[in-house]
Amino acid sequence: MPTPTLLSVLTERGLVHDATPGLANRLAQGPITGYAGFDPTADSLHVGSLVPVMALGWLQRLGGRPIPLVGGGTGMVGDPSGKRSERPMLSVEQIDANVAAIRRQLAHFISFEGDTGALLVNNADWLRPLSLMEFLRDTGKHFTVNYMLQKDSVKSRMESGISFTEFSYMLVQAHDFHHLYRTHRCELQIGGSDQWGNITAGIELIARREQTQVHGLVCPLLTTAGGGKFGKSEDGNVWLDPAKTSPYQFYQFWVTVDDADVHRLLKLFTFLPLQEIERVMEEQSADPGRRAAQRRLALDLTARVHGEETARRVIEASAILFGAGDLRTADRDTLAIAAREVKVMAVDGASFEKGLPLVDALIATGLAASKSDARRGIEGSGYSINGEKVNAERSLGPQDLLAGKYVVLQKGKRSFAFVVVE
RNA sequence: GGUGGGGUGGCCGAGUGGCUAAUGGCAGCAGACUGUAAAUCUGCCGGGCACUGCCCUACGAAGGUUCGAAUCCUUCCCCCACCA
Repeated sequence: MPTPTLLSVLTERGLVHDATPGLANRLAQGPITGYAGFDPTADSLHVGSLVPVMALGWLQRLGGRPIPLVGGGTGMVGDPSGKRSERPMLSVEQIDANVAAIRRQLAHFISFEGDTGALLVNNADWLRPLSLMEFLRDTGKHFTVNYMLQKDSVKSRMESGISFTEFSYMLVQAHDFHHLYRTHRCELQIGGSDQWGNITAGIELIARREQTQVHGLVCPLLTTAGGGKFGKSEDGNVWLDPAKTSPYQFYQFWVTVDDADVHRLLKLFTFLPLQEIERVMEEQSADPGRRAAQRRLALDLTARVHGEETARRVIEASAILFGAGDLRTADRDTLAIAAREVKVMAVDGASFEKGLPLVDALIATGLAASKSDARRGIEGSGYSINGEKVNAERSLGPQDLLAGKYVVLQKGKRSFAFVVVE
């Protein structure tokens, strides 16, 4: 049995949507250096951008060198593949700060140490000084417009119109690949399946300029079993940055994934051996209600991104909030643990005595967007106080306190917030 | 450049003078069922408030006609189809 190659591992994991034919042979020769691009317009990765990160992670685990590339240069251009929203132009300082933040997050998935340590590059470093004439001569010359028009990303826009800038995007990306080939002997580009056209353009460029065959691999675009977008929660993207998505919310995102998705997600987003995943799935099908698979997935990712300690904390808080026990009988310490992980509104004892309108508390804790929203929610019996449904508007007072200090507010089944009297 | 068609709420898509904050579907939120699942059924779903009601904003943009306009007129912008 030959050692597993990157391609076979990624295929088993469901991380391969397509790959260039020569890749398998090349991988049989030994480990490879590969890159994948990330958007530096935010100071954090989100779970949607994790797919190529996982692919780079496997590449490194199998002996290769990963190169995460942030698109500080291309970010200003706008890729016509997929969405066509204009990208904001960021300052150099902003991009640098974002790159540093993203690097810290990547470090949880790939190592920056050692012989095959990851190398973080920013294409702004070589794209910004690049002159137009140089670009046209070295890159533009190798492509015919006919070739470019064949690409789906362009073809699909021929009717509705495409700017020259976006039309040129694939050449810029090809230029990146070539640059990384020259400077780091990078022979593989990994991306989302919408990147196929751009990746093959780069392969084409390198073939012409270097007479060398390099390779491409694209991952599937993630959707939920229901066909929805993956990685979005109620409040938008699920970020890795704890300031944007709290570790508790992050954990909850994974623990609530559909049964239909969880097997696929375990393979996609953990480095657990397949054997182990199968074992978890057996447990899951034996008693789906216990959500063993979701818990495993959530634990693995939360611990990886936020650390073991934090993971333990949010699991404990989740157990308190969603456990079988009645919150009303919980002791002060237990409530304090849960209160640390969810949105809290602090009030002083004196003003609480006078009564705190529920509606105001819901707004302050983010459980409602406005008074109207809060009232609509109350009418639809969407809120609970200390686990008991609220049927009409009212004020909170000392009689609502648990352990003399807390009021647990709840929207629906899974959104919690606390009022803490100090 | 010519002719014809079109731009409606997060998306799709009805509506051609008042009963229209605008049918319907999707997405979203909530309720029932359950397992913090799926499916199903039910309610909400432009926004705000002093909420049996009131006030803003809205049908590409700006003006106009009218007691009253998403609906009619004028100009402008954008898209699509066919022709050149």
